[in-house]
Amino acid sequence: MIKTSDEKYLRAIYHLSEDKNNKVSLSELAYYLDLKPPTVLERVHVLQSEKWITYKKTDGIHLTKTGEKEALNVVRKHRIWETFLHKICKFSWSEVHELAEQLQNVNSEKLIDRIYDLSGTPKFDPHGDPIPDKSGKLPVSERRPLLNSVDGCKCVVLGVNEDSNEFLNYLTDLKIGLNEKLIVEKVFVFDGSMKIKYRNNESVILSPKVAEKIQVTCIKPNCPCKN
Amino acid sequence: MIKTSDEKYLRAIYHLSEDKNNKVSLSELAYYLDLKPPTVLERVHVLQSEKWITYKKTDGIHLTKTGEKEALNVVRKHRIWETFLHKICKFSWSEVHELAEQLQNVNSEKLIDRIYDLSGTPKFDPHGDPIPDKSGKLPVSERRPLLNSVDGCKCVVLGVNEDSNEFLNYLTDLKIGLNEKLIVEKVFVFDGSMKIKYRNNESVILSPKVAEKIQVTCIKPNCPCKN
DNA sequence: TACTAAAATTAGGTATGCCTAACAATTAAT
DNA sequence: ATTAATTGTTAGGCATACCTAATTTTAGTA
Repeated sequence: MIKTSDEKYLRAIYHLSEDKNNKVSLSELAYYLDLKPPTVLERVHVLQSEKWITYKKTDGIHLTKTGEKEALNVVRKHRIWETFLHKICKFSWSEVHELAEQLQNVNSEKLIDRIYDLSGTPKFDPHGDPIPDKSGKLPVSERRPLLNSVDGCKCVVLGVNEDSNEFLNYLTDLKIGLNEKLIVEKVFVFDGSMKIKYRNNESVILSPKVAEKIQVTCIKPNCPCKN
Repeated sequence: MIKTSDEKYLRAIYHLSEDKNNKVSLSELAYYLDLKPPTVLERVHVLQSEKWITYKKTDGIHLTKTGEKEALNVVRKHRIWETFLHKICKFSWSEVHELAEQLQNVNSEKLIDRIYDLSGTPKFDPHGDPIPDKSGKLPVSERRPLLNSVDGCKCVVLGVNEDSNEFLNYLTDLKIGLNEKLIVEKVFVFDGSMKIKYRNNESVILSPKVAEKIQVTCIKPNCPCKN
């Protein structure tokens, strides 16, 4: 059985190796976890001795098969809590993450199952990220960055690529949330910023930096947007 | 602000001083928390220095005003989680306690509020114990031990006086649960045991020891049962 | 290649939360 | 009132999860 205190390590390693396919360094991990390298090194040795990860200075940190499965299970718990908090408890998008962090430590598969059912057995969490099933399989979606839209595209927000409070609060202010329908009125070619229409004909101009981080999927079939 | 790790102490002290009105000894507390006296002594010193409790060898442990308020808040959190787990997540009566123990550590008043609303703003938890309001006030109920019933009394189960798994499982086996309606067919005077009719005319004989620990309230007005 | 910057490691330290064993004080029982 | 049992206290230790400072290793660059 895995220790609660190991779970955040596995989740962190999972996320880091997802992004930068595979090579996770000690200091990266330390930075991500907001801990100092010696602390992390110590734990990494333990995790290695427990066969959750492999680690060689030159090669970085990798999840083993077992480790990845365990990590996916933690990810599952985390995302189910996030979904529950957002959909059922009506927490805003930006409040959800920190709370889920705490709740994910609660140790009861049965509870997760119930919470999952209560939330309507979703395939994606409120950020639009896929929820692994119990065996660790991830559902696939058609998500792509809003940035890749063409003029006139009608799409729906599936999630975001960044978790910082600054970003999430910005979206909350604009009232761009999960499942929000957006119409791309115009893409300005010179810098890629775009005018978006949404809600009751409100509109806003989003910078390419923002548009890159909003994940959407087209509503109309055969929409010509790039993936 | 109180530390999570202190909360279980305050809740324990609250429960112990509730039962035995007031004098809580070190070893009692240690036993209750399943810790050794030196461990508890250490923490008691800290809690005292933080003004949550007073402690003198001769006088035992007492909650201060602030301590009691904090304890009631922990009790509130705990009972709200228990209610949620039972009513909404369909956990059995006996599973609820341990999980609530873990969940009560999650630090978000807002979450408690939401969970409370989801559970239907109950005044009593699934054991029938009162849920303090935010200011620490306890609702009152007419609960009394089943043992005090007279022949023919029709009553409803509000809760129990004991938390041991043995006891809770026993009740679960009998299918005597919260809100179960019971008819007291006959009280046997020689030892106080009683024949109970419930559900679809099932009946069972309960020992006085058990009947003492089941908390009920009469359904018919002006029922002559003792309180 | 030699040098420097970055990353990893080692050594040693702190706080927390628990423990056992030994001793002291209090309470209860003969 | 003395003894025995219970309760409380002290001292010292262990594991965990962090830290800083100093050193070594690796990797990138002039």
